[in-house]
Amino acid sequence: MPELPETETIARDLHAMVVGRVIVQVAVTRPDVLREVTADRLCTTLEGLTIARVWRRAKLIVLDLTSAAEPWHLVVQPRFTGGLLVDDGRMPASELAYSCVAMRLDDDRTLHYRDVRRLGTVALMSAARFSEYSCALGPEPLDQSFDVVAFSGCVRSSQQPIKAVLMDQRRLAGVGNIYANEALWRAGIDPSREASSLTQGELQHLHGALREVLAASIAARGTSFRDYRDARGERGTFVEQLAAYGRGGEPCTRCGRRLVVTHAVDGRSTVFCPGCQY
DNA sequence: AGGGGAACCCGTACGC
DNA sequence: TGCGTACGGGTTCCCC
Repeated sequence: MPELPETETIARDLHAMVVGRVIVQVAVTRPDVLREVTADRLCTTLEGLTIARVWRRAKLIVLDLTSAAEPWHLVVQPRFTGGLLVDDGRMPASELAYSCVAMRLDDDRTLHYRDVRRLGTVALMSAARFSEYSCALGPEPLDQSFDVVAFSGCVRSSQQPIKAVLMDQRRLAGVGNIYANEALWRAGIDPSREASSLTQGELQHLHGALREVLAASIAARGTSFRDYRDARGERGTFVEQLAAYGRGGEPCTRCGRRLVVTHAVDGRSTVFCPGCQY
């Protein structure tokens, strides 16, 4: 569930909590979440590394890890139920039960990757591998350089529905089902429209709507729909400001028509207003 | 090349 | 009540 705003919230909080700490011991209890590394190699590599920075790229939480030798990136992809939580000794056993990777820090706290359904992943990447991986992802929609020209370049060549294009991580990083639905509602654009059919004016509206909804959600610490919790274990409040997602059957707050839910656009739950999105 | 579909995983909801 | 099953959801990988 965590998309760009939720991942950004986790990364910012976590940075403040653990920057400068050294990983002293690592235990992998659920090795099936690991990618690109074995449990043994993850443990031996991480031990002794300093957490230099925690930040976000797309929907990934990236821990920059440094030592006298080679730098590493621990790349966490929470998917639906994954999250990074810091245990200062008071974490309840019910939470610890879902810990997949536990990293003890030099102040005796433990940084857990916790994941109930374990569709999320934890990968260890060299600087070169991370660069290759990151380069395959599209641009960050909140970057200053991401203007309407850059946005148009990402979407206009595709014959896919505009909603699917917004969610395609190779074209645009960090946008998932919630914010694709919200941005299209705000811009008054039908999610099923072929991307290449959007006019210059529509692209301008959508570019603005997308950036606004992402920024507003970050300000509200993200959307907690079912499972998402931030690094402090708390919910985000942006769900109150959602106009489309999760509101199928309710009247549109702009025109009063009932919002429609369909799976016909991209196989995902799409919510839109037949009265004012076209 | 780009697109479609399966696999990954388990709590929750629902049917019998 | 208890068991079985369908479902969801983003990304990756395989195949066409």
